[in-house]
Amino acid sequence: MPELLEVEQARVLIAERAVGREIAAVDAPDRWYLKRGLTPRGARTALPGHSITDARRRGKQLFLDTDRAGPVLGLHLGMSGRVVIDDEAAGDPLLYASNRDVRAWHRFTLRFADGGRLALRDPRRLGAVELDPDEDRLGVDALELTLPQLRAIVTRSRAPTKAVLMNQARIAGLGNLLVDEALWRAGIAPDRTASSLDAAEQVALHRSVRSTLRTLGRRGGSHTGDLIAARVPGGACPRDGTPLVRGTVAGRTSYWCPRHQV
DNA sequence: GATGACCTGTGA
DNA sequence: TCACAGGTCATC
Repeated sequence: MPELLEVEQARVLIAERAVGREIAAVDAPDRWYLKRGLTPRGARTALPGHSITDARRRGKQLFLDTDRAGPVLGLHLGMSGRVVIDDEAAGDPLLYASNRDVRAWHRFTLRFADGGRLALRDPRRLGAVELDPDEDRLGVDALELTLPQLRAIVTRSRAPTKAVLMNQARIAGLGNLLVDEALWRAGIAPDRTASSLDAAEQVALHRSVRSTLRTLGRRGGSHTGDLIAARVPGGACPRDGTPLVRGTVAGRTSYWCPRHQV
């Protein structure tokens, strides 16, 4: 699923509905889903008895703080993950992923002392759960990205601009759809070498990242961009009607306008 | 850095 | 049956 906007929706849901509740038990039926040495037994040992005190996010990574010196619970939604609290999901509908609620897709569940629960539902199992994640492996959150930061990042990379924007160690939170939308808004082709952007293009890109996050956030998610409807083979640029180009950049399917994105 | 691997569901 | 999917990681 989920790029920054959907993860933020999940964070808000957790903040509103799970913070302050005490964890009574943990269901971790999928050992493969637990990362960095975490085991089902380890999760059952570390979490029950603690209450959730805060829900934080950096890029696409969620951090749930717990009280009384409990661990930080790291949740990642992968490609198809959703946070479900008391059977209510955040961030729907999800494109390219099933929105059905199948109990077998609940890869990790916190059962609260009050009888409710928080589950991570993930058909494709590409998400992850870990304890005390390293928060510094991620770069600046895309919502906080300043122009000087963006300038420094693009200047020293000869990778395609799209690859730089998607590199979570540099800028955290942007995924395939948001990046295509931001590049389209900025008039920059995804395969442009990042270091080749001039000062005006750097400004345009910074603005477009901000406007993309703000606008699509208001509309309800990464799938609400102007480019999304045209994101099909044979689609036309919503701005000038030019047939879009479809290609692979930075290993991901990309769409862009060959006329106004240069 | 580009590529393939990871895993599973959906729709043509 | 095949191609494809809003992510990340190891490997060449």
